[in-house]
Amino acid sequence: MDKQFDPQSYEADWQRRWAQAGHFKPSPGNDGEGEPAPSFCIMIPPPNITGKLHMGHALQSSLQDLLTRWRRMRGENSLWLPGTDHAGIATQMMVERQLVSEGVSRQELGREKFLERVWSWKEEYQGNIRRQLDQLGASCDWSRERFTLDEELSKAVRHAFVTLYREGLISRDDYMVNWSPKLNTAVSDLEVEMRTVQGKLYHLAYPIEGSDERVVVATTRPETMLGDTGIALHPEDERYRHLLEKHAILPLVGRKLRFVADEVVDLEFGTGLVKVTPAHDPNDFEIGRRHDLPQIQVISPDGTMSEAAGEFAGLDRFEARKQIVERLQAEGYLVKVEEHTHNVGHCQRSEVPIEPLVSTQWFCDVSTMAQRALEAVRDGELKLVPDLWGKTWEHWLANIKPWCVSRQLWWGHRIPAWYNEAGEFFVAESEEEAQRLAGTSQLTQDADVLDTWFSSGLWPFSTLGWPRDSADLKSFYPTDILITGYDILFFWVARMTMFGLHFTDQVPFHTVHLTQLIRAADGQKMSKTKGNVVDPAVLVEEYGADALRFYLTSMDTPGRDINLNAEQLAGYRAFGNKIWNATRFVLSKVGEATIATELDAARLGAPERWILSRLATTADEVDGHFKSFRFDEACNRLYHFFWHELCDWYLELTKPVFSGEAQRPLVAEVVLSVLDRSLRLLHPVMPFLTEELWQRLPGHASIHPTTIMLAPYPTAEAGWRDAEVEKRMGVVIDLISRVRTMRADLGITPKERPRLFLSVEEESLGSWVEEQFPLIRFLCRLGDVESGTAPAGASTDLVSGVRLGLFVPGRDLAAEERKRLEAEIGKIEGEIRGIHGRLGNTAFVSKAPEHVVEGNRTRLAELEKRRDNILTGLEAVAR
RNA sequence: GGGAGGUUAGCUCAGUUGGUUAGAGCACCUGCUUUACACGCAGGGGGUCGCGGGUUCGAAUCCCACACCUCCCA
Repeated sequence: MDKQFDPQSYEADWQRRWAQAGHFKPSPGNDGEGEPAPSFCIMIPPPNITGKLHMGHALQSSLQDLLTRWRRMRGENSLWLPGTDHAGIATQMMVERQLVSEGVSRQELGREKFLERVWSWKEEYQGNIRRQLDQLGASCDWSRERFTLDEELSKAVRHAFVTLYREGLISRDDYMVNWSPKLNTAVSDLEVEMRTVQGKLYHLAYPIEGSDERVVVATTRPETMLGDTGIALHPEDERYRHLLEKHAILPLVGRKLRFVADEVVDLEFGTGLVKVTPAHDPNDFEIGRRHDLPQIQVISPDGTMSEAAGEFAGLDRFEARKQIVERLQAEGYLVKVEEHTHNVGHCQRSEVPIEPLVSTQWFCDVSTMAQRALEAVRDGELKLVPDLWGKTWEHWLANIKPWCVSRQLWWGHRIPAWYNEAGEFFVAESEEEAQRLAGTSQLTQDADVLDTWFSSGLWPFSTLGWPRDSADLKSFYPTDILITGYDILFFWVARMTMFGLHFTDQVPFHTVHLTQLIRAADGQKMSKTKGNVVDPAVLVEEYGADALRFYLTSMDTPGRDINLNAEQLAGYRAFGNKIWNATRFVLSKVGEATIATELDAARLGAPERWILSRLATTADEVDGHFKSFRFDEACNRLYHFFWHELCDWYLELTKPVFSGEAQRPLVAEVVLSVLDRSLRLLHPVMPFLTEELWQRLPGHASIHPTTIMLAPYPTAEAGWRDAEVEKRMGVVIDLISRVRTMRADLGITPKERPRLFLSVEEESLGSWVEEQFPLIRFLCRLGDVESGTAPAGASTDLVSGVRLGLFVPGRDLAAEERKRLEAEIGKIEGEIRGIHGRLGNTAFVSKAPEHVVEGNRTRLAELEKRRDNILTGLEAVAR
């Protein structure tokens, strides 16, 4: 074995071999004996087909793989189903951009040709996601890979749409939608991003018909005034009540405007009067509906002024604003202009300001489903982890509005509605069915497609064959756990939950683990425009997939975004190297020994019993952390166990045995067995390295014939936990540490071999410590360890009830250490005063729990003893 | 305007129901060719737990107010 590990030399190789051996596929469910294994299923949050995995995906994939591998090793029939999303707007934009560079528009190309282009684009990029997941070691079952536009999934989409339509939950309506003039499509509320904009508030004067009076209204969008059809006031506003009888005259246009009283008007804002443009503002739309005001659309879907804008027709909406303001000013209607900071909805994808427009769209009434989704979380049927997301969930679902599901795009699931020549429509799962319903074959399908999230909402069951009653659906649905970023809680998680409950009557998963965002090192959000995006593939090349996985997993703490930190990442690569070298050491020492499938702790020496006890404890704790989604804690535990318990202590404790300086039974078997189980414990986090090393352990085939992937996940073995041996080894460890500190403080070089004198008050412990003398001698690099009191000149201390004296002939160590010991006494006395204070306080003694008071007493006794011991030593020096 | 989260060592972060001396990794300092590993070993220094109140025998932890940062919703 090489002195340093090289992840690149084996990672890709293992991924290929595992896949070829079919280890990623769930088994049919049982091995012919007994009950079929319970099944476990995770659906991948499908990435955009033409996209690349980002750091967030790397984190989520690491966790999904961790859980899948863990459950698989526990013997469960585990499926992690991979796939991709057609991502309507994003993909269409990409292809359109490419067309632009060729000087063609999508309209020029035509729908059919354009879609061919998108499909070939898809074919080209198709493999990216898989390659990246492979690189990370993802154990997805690629034989079940799905794409949202697959025929089977498209059928599911049509079925869902038609079902909802027939239930009266989907309808075609004229309604105000968020329109993106850049993309030329409606977008949902969620796709609108509010941005704070430094704008202006224009105060406009509207004359009152048949009087000299003028009223002043304020607007941030003067260009919409051309479409005003009313003026609203608050019903209780005494200032304007008299106007309700009258009409205002719209400047520049001359239209008569009705005054209406409506409660939504804010008495405090501006003049308390609001111009009403029902065709261009969501609030005005509602006011207009309530008071039956006409809608006049003065801005076209492409963002230019419409014919209704008269002389301004054809101008861009922002140019029109300029000219209209100029005209208003020239004609004396502009009262004042104020600087005004306000929030403007922007199209998330194209970043242009949203234009609220009234248009004919398909809407889905989700109110009932939302209520069910809300209750599912309330009564724990669906668990959000961390649970702080419950409130956000509640708030959003309680205030949900109809979902606009149609998009004026070409790439996506075409809406399954067909129109006859009279313009009547027929919703059906196929054109044939529509023809039957319509009684004619002269039908045209709706030109629009569905919102991408409509198909994503069906993902947990459409991928398993729904609406067919498939075997996979029976085995794996509802799925177990969903792992995704909190940023798509509403876009996706809520919609899957709503659809899952509606169509399958079950939550699509019982737990959702929401991961935090991964940011750049300086805490900035990663974005292409900032150019600070880190590609996981680059990190894999530099640090190895296992180190990246371990790092990301250990950073998955609740409620905090992750700032990418390369130094920590390097630390986990070092951990990989540590594991590699520990294995190298073990393999070089164990001779003919093999992994023991069973070990009787009673027959073993203290260090062996100790490490087995620590291993059992670790297995137990890791299990607990995995179950509670504290993957960070699991990682910390594994890291600490392997490095600081196994390597720093146990492996060192085997050295005197391997070099013949000490004798204990079965050390080689134990060290191999501990390493075997450690690698298995680590496997879900570091699959490649653990497999690579485990394969080299003699006797591994007795655990599993082919792969660590399918070897049982270690659990705390009965009889290995041993509190007494942990306590006693703890004394030895404290002792060794203390002696090492003394050596360092006194500047005793590693070559020097001082003598150590130990005396233990407690008799049973005394003989036990005595048995460990060879170990103490070895690990402290001592000349000799003896029972008894050290000669004068020794540096002394008291550790865990053991009096120790370090002695070098000819040196007065006690004197040399005087200063440090005096400082030590100062510290000890400070603490003693603190405890005295507590114990002297009757309130503390009477109110604090017994074990806390007792703890203080024990601690006090220890400290006083230690202090007295040091004082005695100092006095000896003084004499 | 409403809501959520954050603020702990130089950096990145843990800290479970309030309880002895607040932890880890990295960085830093000292020593080390101790034959698995310098991606290492041994030892060490370093924190008024954002600020101010309160509850309590006892607060990083619970309550109130404030400050700053991030995000979500309107």
